[in-house]
Amino acid sequence: MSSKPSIPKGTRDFSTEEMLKREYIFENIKKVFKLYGYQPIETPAMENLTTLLGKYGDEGDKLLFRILNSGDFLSSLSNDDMAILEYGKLSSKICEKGLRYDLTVPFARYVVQHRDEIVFPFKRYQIQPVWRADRPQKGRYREFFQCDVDVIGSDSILNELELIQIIDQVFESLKVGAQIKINNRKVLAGIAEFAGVPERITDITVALDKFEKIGWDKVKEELYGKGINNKSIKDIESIINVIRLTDAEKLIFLRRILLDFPIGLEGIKELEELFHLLEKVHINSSIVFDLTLARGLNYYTGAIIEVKSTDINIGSICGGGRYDNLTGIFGLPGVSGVGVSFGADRIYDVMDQLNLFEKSNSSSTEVLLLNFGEAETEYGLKVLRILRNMNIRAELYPDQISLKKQMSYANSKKIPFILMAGENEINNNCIKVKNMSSGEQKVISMKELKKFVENEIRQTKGIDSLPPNLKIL
RNA sequence: GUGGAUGUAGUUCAGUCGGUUAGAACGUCGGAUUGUGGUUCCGAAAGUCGUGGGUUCGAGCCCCAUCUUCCACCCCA
Repeated sequence: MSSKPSIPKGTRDFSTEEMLKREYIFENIKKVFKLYGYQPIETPAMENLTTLLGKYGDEGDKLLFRILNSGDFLSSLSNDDMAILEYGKLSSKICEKGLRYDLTVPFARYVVQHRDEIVFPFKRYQIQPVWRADRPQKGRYREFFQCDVDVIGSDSILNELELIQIIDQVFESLKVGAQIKINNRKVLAGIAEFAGVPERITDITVALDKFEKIGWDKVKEELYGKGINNKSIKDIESIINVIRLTDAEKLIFLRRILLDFPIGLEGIKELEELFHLLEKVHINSSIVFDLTLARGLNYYTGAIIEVKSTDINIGSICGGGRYDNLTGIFGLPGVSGVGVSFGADRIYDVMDQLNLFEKSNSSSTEVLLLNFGEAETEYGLKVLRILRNMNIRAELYPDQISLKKQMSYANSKKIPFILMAGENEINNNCIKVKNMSSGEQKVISMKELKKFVENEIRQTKGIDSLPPNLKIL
């Protein structure tokens, strides 16, 4: 007896219903990306490990899936190498490749590699799976899809504005309530300088990031535990107290506090400009300037953005920021980029829990033609062609079995209409139609079929699904 | 990576103190109805109790290991 087949921890199969819902999400996101002039690219699932290592911090390096070299991966090892018991060192000897951890770093690599073909500013979107060797939890998978949208080769804050508009429009089109949090790494750097410990910015931001969750006292403990002195902690506290103020007041306050710290001031300037621009456009989502927003990825240098669902607590559903020197690591300095990444799997979970999918699963068959046997099939195929030419999703039941079973197939697939063409109908050049939700059925002539489609089937479809270039025979 | 919970028909769950043949609902399949689904009625199939060891006369239940899922850290979409 063989054991049941299974898939690796943290990975999932997607059923047909799930895929329809997932595609709905991807389609909506893509539509918005294109609307703002972004174009798609794809990169390989695996990258050279040298491309990936060191880009996500120590923690990130641990979470990289490494791919064992093909063939006899031990043959190139010396006896000294064999004695290495530290996994990091050994794995770098026997693994040259790894699965990508996100889409931003491969994108930076892509930009550097194809710099001569690219027109800057380069606006690209990319929707592909990424892998992390994390311990799975709810809303946390080892394989999941990111939908990245980035613009590289432009310093303008207009790009930040555009990304926020995109975020807003994506979540509006999906009917997901979203709160957009904004901060700026330069402001955080300014705060670290103000506290007299500029080199501790990472520790400070990581601790501050937990402020909302664990409160100031615990954050203080963590800072203290990291070896940050009391005076610095006091300084940080004096700034963090501004969270009670409005966004505008926060900026005024910080501008005064950070007066002697050029980096911080620059961050304030960028935020002011962004908020000024945001006033000129219409945004549905709530936007907050959140001083405690840090984001772990250490390549961010300017704006940082994170989006949370206002209804379901599942961590961030979208996040990103500006990175000034990501391509520099690959040999192309001085190119700034900014982008965000939508977490399709978490957005799915949110929408699923809120039952936001009902309206969207209209992608399955709309008309089932019942199978009456070989003699009737020829007639049936003609009917199908007419329907499909009218852009109606139609199928013929492939086997000649009892009508009862064919209809219950339609029922379980939620097919709204059934057509029957048996001997009687064929002899009179007509067809019987049945509405599966009302149970109502009638015989119509073939000529009336077109009208039936227009009047009844179309009505059950949303306006959106009407094809732009409807071709009617 | 650290700590904790969980696993019983396809699904959601019962299963007493360790004691004979592990149950229910829903779903699935067949029939009532050979040109009519969704409702109704009748019937059936379905499980190596996650997996592998151990304790015991006897294990779904106790012990160990392992895997899965979930939760809290860490970190993150």
